[in-house]
Parts: sequence; structure tokens; C-alpha cells
Amino acid sequence: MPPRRQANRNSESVDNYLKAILSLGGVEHRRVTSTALAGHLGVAPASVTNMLQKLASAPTPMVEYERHRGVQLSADGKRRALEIVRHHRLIETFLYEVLDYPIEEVHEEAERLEHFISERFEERIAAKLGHPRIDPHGHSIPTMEGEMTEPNSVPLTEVLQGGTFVIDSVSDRDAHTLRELKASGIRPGAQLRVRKNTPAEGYSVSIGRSSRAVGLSREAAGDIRLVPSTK
Amino acid sequence: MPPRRQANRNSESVDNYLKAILSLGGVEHRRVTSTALAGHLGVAPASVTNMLQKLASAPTPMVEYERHRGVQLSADGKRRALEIVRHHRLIETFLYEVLDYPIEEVHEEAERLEHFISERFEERIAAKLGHPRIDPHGHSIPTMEGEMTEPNSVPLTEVLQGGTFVIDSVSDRDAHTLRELKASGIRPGAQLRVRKNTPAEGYSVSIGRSSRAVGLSREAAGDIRLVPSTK
DNA sequence: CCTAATAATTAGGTATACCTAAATCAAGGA
DNA sequence: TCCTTGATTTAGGTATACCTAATTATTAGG
Repeated sequence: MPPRRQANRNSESVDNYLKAILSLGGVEHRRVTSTALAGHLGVAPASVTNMLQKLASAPTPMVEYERHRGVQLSADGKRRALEIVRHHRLIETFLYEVLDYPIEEVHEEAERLEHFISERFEERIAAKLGHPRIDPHGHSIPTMEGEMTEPNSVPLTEVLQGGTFVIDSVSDRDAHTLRELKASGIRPGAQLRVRKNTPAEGYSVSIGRSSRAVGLSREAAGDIRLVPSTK
Repeated sequence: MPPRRQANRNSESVDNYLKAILSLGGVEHRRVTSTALAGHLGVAPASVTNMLQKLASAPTPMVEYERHRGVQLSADGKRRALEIVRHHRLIETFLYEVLDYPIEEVHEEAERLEHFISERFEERIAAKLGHPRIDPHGHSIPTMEGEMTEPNSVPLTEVLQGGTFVIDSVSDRDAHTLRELKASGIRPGAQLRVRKNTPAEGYSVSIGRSSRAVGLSREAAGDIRLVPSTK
């Protein structure tokens, strides 16, 4: 007698691979390398190869994979990845708006819960929040149908001449950095003037009408995205 | 070089064993047999033996286990089990009160999420709910310190003479049964008169002032707990 | 007190998702 | 074109948490 097959429960690990491929490949489906994935996920490259082979040869393949040529999400994989991103950003918004979390703590909690909430939970928190389209970091929340608008903002590190901008989004990754950004008033919607921005001399900005300069590390600066101020 | 040890993440599976031991052994720490656990958890008895050995010989043992003599929770195991029960019942209350879930759907969602929420999440939903002591099914919610008051109610099946009672709690297990109970008005706090209660002739009650009888299966009846009406 | 039935454990296997070390492939520079 | 280098894959192993089948304990009936 064959061992009884267990219910096809979505795996947290698989979810994380799909999210990583979406994040590295963008919605334009650029091919993503094993090494890039390994770095992003914090696992060995060999583990990535293994997983990609499984994902590609599953009954409903989640990726298109060719040896030595990287991966892309399949339609099914993209759907699942966007669902997880939607979960993540809705949960972050919910923690921030309804449960009064400090912004730097929402990411870690969402990162765990995003894999386990039901359709009903997703729908209920979305309704409670009035179907938000942007999360507390300024990131766009995919719709239930899996549509996500790409930002037309640019990273602070790629702004070539100084000027006045509005902050579109900040990174959610590192709680420590986020605490510092918060302390400097750097948050989505705030107005920001770029003073200096070269890898060599560093990144320096000021916020709102303040004349005080805020220095930023390369990493922090790269995760701040700006749109030109229309004012 | 030894493989790098991974962070000691609580295992969902271990949580479920501890909860099951608490549930079957009660807070009086009755010894629980492998077979009982296997039945409750839906796994093979051999799997239970295996897990119990691991739990008993872990760096911080979660159970006291002797071959062929059943298990009891250790102090650490009891603490963790009560924490999970607290999570479960707080989440149920939250889904019911804040997210307007139908009562028969809260259990399944809580069953998944209870393993993954942080201390902060626990604390925030407890605060939002005003530190509730009873969940929507009428079950007592353990405190943050791991105190849980035992019910002084009795199962409907053990009520020997008819009379008027107040419903203390109903089961959370089976959504289908719960939907039927809800349709009959059987919910915690409701007044109930026992009309007939014998395994042979079946269980029959009426609710509030209604003269209409409601028939109950043995299983449904066993999960309804009553206290004598003081009125 | 012995033994049959039942409960529990041991032995040996599966699948998942990692790992390291050893091969192999691909792509650019000489 | 060839070869070196870095990227990638293959091979072989670990830990978790299940499983079945075979074995061993316990306990209750005769």
C-alpha cells in the first residue's frame, strides 16, 4: 500500500523562492540566476538548483528553468508570488493601522504570517482597511486579481542632480535602518532635498524645510525611492 | 566543519503534541497514553513514541516520559502548551470580535496562526480586546503568566436529571456541528432546559422560553457544557 | 499463574529542505 | 581556438516528522 499522500499544503519555503524570483526578476520576468537567489535567500547555491528543479517539474510547474540559464516564474508561479506579496503588504498595513505596531516591526511579523493566512483573512483585513493600494513603506499592494502597478520612482542613489523630491517608498528589510530613517523624518510622502549624492562622497539630504543635513549609508540610500516634487 | 546549527524555531508539530497532552491530561497532569495521543493527532502510534522520546530527551525536556507508562508535561512543556492555547483563544476572539468572522470559522484559522504569532502580536490583540478571559466558544483564556481557570461546568451528557441550565461553552472543533448549534440558538450564555438525556433515547433540549425541542447527537451533546441556572 | 489480546516500541523507509565537496559548464581573454 | 575562472550542477549526507511491519511489554481472563 502506498503511503497516503498528504494534502498539498503550500510550503513556506516554496513561497519564499517564488517571492525572491519575483523580487529579483521584476514583473518584466527577467531571468534570475541561482547565485543571485542563493544570496537573496541566504542558502547555498546547490540548494537553489535543487529547489528550482523541483519547482520546474512539479505537476503544476511554478517556474521555467533551463540548466545554466536561470529561471523565470511561470504564470502559476507569478500568481502565487503576487498573492504572497499581497498578503505581506496587507498584513503590514494591518499591523500598522489597526494594531499600532511601530513601522520597523511590521516586516518581520508579516514575513512569517504571510504564508499561513486564509483567503477569508486576506479579504477581511483588506475590507477593514478600505482596500488600501499602498503599504506603510510606500510599496504598492497587488490586487486580488494579481495586478501590481510598478513604481515610476527612482532610487536616491540614481538621482543625478540635486533637487526637491517626494519620498515614494522606503525599504522594509532592516528594522535598524528603518528606525533611524524614522528618527530623521524620512518616510513616504515627506519632502526631501538632495544635497550630495555620490558613492565616493556619500549621500546627504535634508527633509522638508529643515536646513539640517542627514547623512545616509549607501544601503539606506539605495532603498529610498523618490519622485520629482511637482510643487 | 559542522553544519551550521539553525535557530531554534518552535516547531508547529511539537506545539501540537504539547497541546494534545494538555488537552487529554487536563491541568491535573493525568498521564496520557501514546494511543490516545495518536488518535487525537491523527498520526500512527509509532510516530508518537518517536516524538515523545525526542521531547523527553531534548536539552530542555518538554515532557516526562517512561516507556509503556505514558507521558506528562514538564513545567516547560506546560508553559508552552498554555501559551499556545492562549494564542489560539485570543486569535479566535480577535477574528470574531474585530474581523467579524462567523463563529464556525474561527477555529481553523486560529489553529494555523497560533504557532506563528509573536509576543507583540499576542499583547496587541489582547489589549485591543480588553484582555478577555473567555473566548467566543465560552472557553477560558490562559493568562500571560500561564494561569487557566478550570470550568466547573459539566457536559450535557452527564446531566442526570432534567432542569434549567446556562450554557457555559460549546465545542470549537467541528464547523458543521457549530453551524447547526448556532442555528438552534445554542451558544454560550443562552438558557437551556434539558428534556431528555440518555444515550439510548437521545438528547433533547429547548432553548430560552421556546417550547420547541432540539435533538442533538451524542457528539454534539458531549461538547456542550452547562452550569445550573441560578434563576 | 499463565497466556491471549492489546498497547507500545523498535527497525527500517519516505519526502522535504537544507548542507559540503566534487564535478562540469560557459564565456571571455590570450 | 583554447583555457582559465567563476557559475552551476551533481553526488552524497543531515535532521525532521511522518509511515508500515515486526517485535516486545503489559494486563486481564481463565
